[in-house]
Amino acid sequence: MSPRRPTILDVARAAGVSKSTVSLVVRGSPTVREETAKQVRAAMAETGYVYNRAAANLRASSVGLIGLVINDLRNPFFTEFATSVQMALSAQGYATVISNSDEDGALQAQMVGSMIEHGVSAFVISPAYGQEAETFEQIARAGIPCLQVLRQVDMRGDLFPFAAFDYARGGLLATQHLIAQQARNIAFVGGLPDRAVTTERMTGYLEALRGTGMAPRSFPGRTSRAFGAEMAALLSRRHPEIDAAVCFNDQVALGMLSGFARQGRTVGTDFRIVGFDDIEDCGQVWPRLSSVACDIAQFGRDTAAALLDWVETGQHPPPMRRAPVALAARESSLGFGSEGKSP
Amino acid sequence: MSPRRPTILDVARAAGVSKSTVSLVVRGSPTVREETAKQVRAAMAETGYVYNRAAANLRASSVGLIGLVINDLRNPFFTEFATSVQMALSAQGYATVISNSDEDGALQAQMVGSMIEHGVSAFVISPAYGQEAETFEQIARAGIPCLQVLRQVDMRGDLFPFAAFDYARGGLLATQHLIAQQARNIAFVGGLPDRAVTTERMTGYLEALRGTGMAPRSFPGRTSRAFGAEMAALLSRRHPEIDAAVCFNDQVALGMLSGFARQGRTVGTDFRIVGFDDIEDCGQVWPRLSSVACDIAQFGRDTAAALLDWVETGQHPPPMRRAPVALAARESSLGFGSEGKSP
DNA sequence: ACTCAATTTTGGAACGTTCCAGTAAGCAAT
DNA sequence: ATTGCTTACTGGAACGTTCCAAAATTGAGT
Repeated sequence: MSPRRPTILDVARAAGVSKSTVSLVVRGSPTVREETAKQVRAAMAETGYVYNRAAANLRASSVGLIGLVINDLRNPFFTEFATSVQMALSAQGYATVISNSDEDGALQAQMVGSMIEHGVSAFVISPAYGQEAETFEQIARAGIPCLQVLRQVDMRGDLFPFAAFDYARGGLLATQHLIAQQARNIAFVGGLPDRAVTTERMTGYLEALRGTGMAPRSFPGRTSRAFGAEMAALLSRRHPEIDAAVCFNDQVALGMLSGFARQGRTVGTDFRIVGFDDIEDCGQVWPRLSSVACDIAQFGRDTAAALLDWVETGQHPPPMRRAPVALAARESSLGFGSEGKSP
Repeated sequence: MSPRRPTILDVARAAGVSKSTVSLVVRGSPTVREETAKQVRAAMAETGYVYNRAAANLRASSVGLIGLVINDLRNPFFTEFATSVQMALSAQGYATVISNSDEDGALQAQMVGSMIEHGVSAFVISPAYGQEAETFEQIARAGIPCLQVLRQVDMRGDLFPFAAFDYARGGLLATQHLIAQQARNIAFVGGLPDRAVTTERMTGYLEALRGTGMAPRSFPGRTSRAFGAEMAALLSRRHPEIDAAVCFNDQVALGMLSGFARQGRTVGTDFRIVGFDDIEDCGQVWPRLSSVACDIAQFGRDTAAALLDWVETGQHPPPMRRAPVALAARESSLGFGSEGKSP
């Protein structure tokens, strides 16, 4: 099938120039005369040349490959993020190796190892819990730039910059909104206990409650739809006085929504719910789900830009500002009279 | 930061053997004596050696990198597939470069080009429509194995093997089930018109209808939730006689579900719906959505296995059998009296 | 001790680029 | 004509592996 792929040398011969010139043309150097470049490009087309990055890397040691490790790629929030990062990197000529660690720390460490071998120039990691030490040590040892996003794991010295949304403010906005909607007894539902992501969101929730005379009611646990559905059943049965919930994320909130639907309770009037992340589904279900909007696509683009800056300049980036969040209020908290978005 | 990464040569020196021996150890060759291997491994640990795949590739020309190009990575069905393939490949020591073409043929061609440069050993593509010619020609020209999955684009000679589920049978099962549930007027809703994926599903629908005296009613269009919601409104308003729908996919079906919920109509009694793909959400909404179950995780693993077989043996694989589908009947078609799965 | 085969190890030549220190060509000012 | 300066091109040496043919070692059978 293959009579040997043509190399830069074959192209050079066909174009009547040296291999170095071809190399310059390939990389779009401005120092080569346009006329020459044109000939070279013609020769490339004629010979059916394809650039061999492996060889280029070997010499130049920079692969144009970025590693993206995500703890749960099935969650639409992370999918959206991964997609956005991948597309932004792709636009800059970088390819993205994506891995789903599936919340398995050991798997994560293994994948990171494999990516290092492949010579990725940088990492973006939304880490799984467990095995953090090994994972991050490998990266640090190899001296590869790495951005930790969305989730932070406990580390003795924060080796790597961390970027995320302003989770505390999100919790605050959601809770204040429910208070404004006359909710008298607001629970916080879902999220893995004792994780920074959970406690931050809860901090905002507690802050909003302070001084209102309402007692906080936290029900941490998991982060899935199934958990949300279970909690809807549990709250109805055991805590009928609770009339609103700030959920850890949209998965939990959507789960609660269908849990209540199953019981015949109407969310938006009987019970008010606000989710977190504002994934696309929020606007597609009925009642539509209010949520703390995180512009994850923009966040992905920013992440990609910051990372490439680091890779290309070699400058460790400044600590990043928490990305802003906003409340998207919909029927699940407003009821069915009015519509719209509050600040 | 980097006082030069240690190479195979440094390891060889530290272990007191030749570089060739180290190379053999790295690749786990059985021809090297265990005692020697042990020394070499110790030396590797001591020097902090990391394998440089770029160099290995250059010489051996095989990168251990598989390209996965998906038309819509935000759709959970495809996410699940991508995840499954990636994890299966990862278990075999291959890394996966994932790209989302976002239904953009030009983007797809560009991404495929970039992956070829990166030296991927094979492709798995669920193609976007448009630019097929360029995309597949590039791959054919480079002589890279490629599996086309889930969707097929029109090609003069089917250059690449195609694997998918038995869509026609899925359409048949769904429609027969609705007939058994006493539906009298069944529509087929969603799917891009004139695409093989759509027409196959519709073929099964038409076949089930044949001889029942029911007239087929097709409403192709798009594949999104938003489209499903629109259609729920449209059907209620303009075609009140229709009392059931086979949907192109679960996205459309879930959209219809919330569209009807918004109108206050009860799906499962007033109107019966069956989706297609059986994504996780089907069991998480209320009423739970009946769907044609495609074991996408298994399909992903099979795809990975077939592809690796092709890559490693060099044997063009036999044409693949359509993967089986089954009906998962839930409240959206059964109503609320009974529960369970029919064959 | 000696032969022969099997096992284990080895040094040098690739692989296809980029980098670097040039050479050659062109042109303006002396 | 010579000099200097810029612009356009070039040939050889790297990069870190794997491949290969051959060398060294081992060990069993005489």
